[in-house]
Amino acid sequence: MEKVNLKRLAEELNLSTSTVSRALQDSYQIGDETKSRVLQLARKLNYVPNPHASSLGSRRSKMISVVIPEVTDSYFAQAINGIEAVAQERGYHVLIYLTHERQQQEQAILKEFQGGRVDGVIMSVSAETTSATHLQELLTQRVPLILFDRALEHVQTATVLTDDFASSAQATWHLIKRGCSTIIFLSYFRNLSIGQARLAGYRQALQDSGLPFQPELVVDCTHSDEHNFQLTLDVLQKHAHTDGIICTAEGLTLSVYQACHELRRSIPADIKVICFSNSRSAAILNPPLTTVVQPAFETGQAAANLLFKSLKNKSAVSAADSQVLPSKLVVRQSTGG
Amino acid sequence: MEKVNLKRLAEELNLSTSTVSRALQDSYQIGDETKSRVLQLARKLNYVPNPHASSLGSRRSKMISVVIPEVTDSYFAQAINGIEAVAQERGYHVLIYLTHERQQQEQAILKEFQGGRVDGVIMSVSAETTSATHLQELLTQRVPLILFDRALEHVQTATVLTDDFASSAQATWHLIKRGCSTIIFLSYFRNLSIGQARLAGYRQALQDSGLPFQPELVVDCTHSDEHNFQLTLDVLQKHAHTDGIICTAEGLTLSVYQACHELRRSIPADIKVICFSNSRSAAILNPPLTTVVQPAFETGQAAANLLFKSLKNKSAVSAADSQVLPSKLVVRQSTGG
DNA sequence: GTGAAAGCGCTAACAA
DNA sequence: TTGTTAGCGCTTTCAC
Repeated sequence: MEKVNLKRLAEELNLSTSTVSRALQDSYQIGDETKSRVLQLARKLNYVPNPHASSLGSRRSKMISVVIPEVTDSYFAQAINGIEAVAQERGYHVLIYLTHERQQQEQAILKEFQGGRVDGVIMSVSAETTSATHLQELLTQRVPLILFDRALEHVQTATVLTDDFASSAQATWHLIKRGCSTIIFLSYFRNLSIGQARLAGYRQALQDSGLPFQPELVVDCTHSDEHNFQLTLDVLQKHAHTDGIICTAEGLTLSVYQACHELRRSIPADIKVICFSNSRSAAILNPPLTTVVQPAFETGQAAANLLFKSLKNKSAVSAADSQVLPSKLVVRQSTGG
Repeated sequence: MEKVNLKRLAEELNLSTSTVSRALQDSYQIGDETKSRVLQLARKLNYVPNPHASSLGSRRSKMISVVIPEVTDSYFAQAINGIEAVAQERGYHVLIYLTHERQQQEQAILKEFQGGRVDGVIMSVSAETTSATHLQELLTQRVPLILFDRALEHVQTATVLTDDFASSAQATWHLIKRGCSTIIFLSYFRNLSIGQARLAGYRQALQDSGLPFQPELVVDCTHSDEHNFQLTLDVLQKHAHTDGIICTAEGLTLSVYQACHELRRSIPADIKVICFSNSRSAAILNPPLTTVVQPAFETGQAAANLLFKSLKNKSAVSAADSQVLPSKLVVRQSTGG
């Protein structure tokens, strides 16, 4: 069984390869009859085009990449779904890269994209990332880049974020209204603007309600569960009056619940807890967890749409196209119901 | 700034493109001095190879694909981590495709791989899949394929599974020993061997313990939460004596907990619940959930290793290389602690 | 140890 | 509407 490629199709049909190529792309230049002859034979011979040749020839890979810190996180998994839905519709393929929250990985990954591997990149920056030069370089090479959820300042491109400041303030207010006055803030990525925005929202709410801001209550967590658990234990022990916790990353939930449990601090009687989390199981935790739910799927969709818009127009993505989608607070018993 | 490619490097170094190409591949044929000159210039000019040209020329894409039903599931997310870890190490790139449990999608996706897009495929079959012809076709085209977790019978390739029969039997026994005698079995993919194995394990345990097998207690769930919730409610209401539930998919946990809650059936006092789940939050559910935890990361690793072994040897993957990794039962309070 | 040259399979001007 | 003809950038046999 000889391999079937464009040439083979062209020969069997007594057409040129370019005609066949165009017919398969449904080009307006080709007559209907020819098109259907081509399509028919292609189907009959089970022709599948070689994407590498196509990418090389056209300088468009029909692939986009998604660069994220991790995939075992409801938010990112849901965002992938949103991106994939759009990509699928447009006939694009999705390469996924995990940085595991490491800047170095991120740099290495982006570097590769300079070779034309993908037509565009959708990315959420690692918690560790401080420099933006690898992003800048990509943009210099005219590779469209959309940032979502975790952006980096001073990068001239579009972002799709959620209203971090407002939702963090809202979360804080929620605790305050429930009677909390000593609120621990578990921070996850303080170097990123998202981390700063959430912290700022927290501070603003404290200030607006006349509560003091106590820096010792802000804890920088890491990517290690073990470590975060310990950190949480420590801060809870040091501040016996703690009556509220805001946890800015889904992955910290387990540590927080376990730390409270270990210290026999009852949620919500002793301590009220609220987490930024997209996990569906929040509703059945013990106690059910009050969450700030981010629009993950929609953010993925929006990011992908922005990217495809740029690909279509062959124009650089503009920071002016950036979007902010609202998160929502879902109140459950961990804050008193 | 002119674009930098092999030719450009070759010109600047007064070498042929083939020499440069080999030098960059660290070929043994090239002298050390030449190599270092090439590498140095490549670095200086920030050379990034074009992967499409490379794939086309070498007929190896250095990409593998992972085809899974969904990504918002701890098991699959963790499996991706395992695969990615191995791929990364070997310098391979990972394309992710989601079937959303639809056979038709799965077929369309696999079809594309016949064009040489990827060097190999790692896949977990959709719940809906009944036919294996799309897999067979891929194998016919000599594209290595490894199946994990959810395999299809009669496909001549390697699989990496867990001991579904045994772990399901163990789970059932666990409930029986805790005093359950009317145990609902929430099935998720009865057409797949994994579903059959789990069901068989359940039946075996019932039989060994002298309990009757009641077909009405086996419920075929779907991919709709709403629907599954309703199904669970229904079966619980119809069988008021129910005192145990085995839930064979992580995604069903929420429905089960909510259904029990809605019907005021206390877990574990009235009903004991056990789920196949890799979710980390099992430990902090209300009540903490007894789980059958599958070796997700390890399965991903093993599948990837098998694939790379086959790629290295340019040999077809043999069903004889299949592996079975053990799951483990983690007992928590949902079954009485 | 290095080079010449022929592809890989498809796309896209430019012609006709 | 269709064909001709150059590539796209890299790999790889075969020669030297």
